[in-house]
Amino acid sequence: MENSSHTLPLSCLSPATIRGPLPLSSSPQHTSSNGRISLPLSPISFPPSPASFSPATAESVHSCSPLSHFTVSHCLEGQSLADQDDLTCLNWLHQRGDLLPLQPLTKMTPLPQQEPSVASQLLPAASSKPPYSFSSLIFMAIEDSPQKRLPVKDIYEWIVNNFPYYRTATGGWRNSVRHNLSLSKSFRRIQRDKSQSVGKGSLWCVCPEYRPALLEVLRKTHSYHSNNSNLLHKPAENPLCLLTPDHEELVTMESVEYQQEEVCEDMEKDPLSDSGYIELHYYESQQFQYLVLPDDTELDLETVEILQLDAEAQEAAGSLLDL
DNA sequence: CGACATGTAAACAAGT
DNA sequence: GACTTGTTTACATGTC
Repeated sequence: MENSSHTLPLSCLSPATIRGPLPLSSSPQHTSSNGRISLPLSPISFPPSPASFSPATAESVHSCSPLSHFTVSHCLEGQSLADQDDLTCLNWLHQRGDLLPLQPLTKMTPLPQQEPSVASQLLPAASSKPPYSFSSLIFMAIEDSPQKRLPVKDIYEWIVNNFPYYRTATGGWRNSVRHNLSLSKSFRRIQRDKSQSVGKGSLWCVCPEYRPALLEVLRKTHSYHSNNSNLLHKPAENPLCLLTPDHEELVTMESVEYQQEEVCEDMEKDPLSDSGYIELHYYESQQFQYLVLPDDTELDLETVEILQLDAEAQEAAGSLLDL
């Protein structure tokens, strides 16, 4: 088969953008002959499976609210490019699994589909308390909603669905969520549309002016736990780490023969290219995964850093796994 | 050491 | 009346 299944186009919208050199660290970096920049990126955490895709999710991405949104349209074996465009788009929560404590995964490991409840039963490790503050959890929940607003009940539900710890935690955390919503300036209460109102209570949204701060907290938490967690154990030592609460978003990546110029030939076909989206690609070469972005890429710092953190953490995990 | 952020518990009111 | 939602207060803990 062609290697399109390993050339995963990403789309990235970043109204708040930076120009110029990307803040790449010591990771191997390539600049191809066509002027595109590439940085190492492990595919471990994405793309998500079609099952995790919903039109509402795509809508949320295409009607992006301010700040960095990171969307992923993934190529799957046997799918046409047109299919890809209609496939999974996740916003910057692209890697919700990555917002969870990073879990090491063996490269190219097929991941079984399991109901979250089953996964949580199998995963005492995943049931440890998440490192994220309630503000971050609420932020993620709201950001992951199609309308960028949620009732308290749905915030609970999102947290429970994404963080198994809270499935079994006592009810006090709900109080904390409500306490946080009320107390934090980051969140704003919106009256429901009475005509369409189903259920009680208000909707909650993120105040745009506090989004950067919330994102920064999230990034720092993510960074800290990427670098300091005990997650870099071999799977053999910790088989449970093969699954994450969002493991269904993970895909198998087989090794491929890299053909350098093939990776970007479809860039112009990106239907989003005229709407502020930047198409990214990554490819696999030797032991590295490379994210390929156009030379004139406008990419906000948070997104780049998150990508880098993922790459570095997963690279480290991968190197340990190779031992 | 103090300020601040965060987590938790509790009380209470209002709405469903 | 039971439950949920939202607000507020109080206190403990950890970080800067």
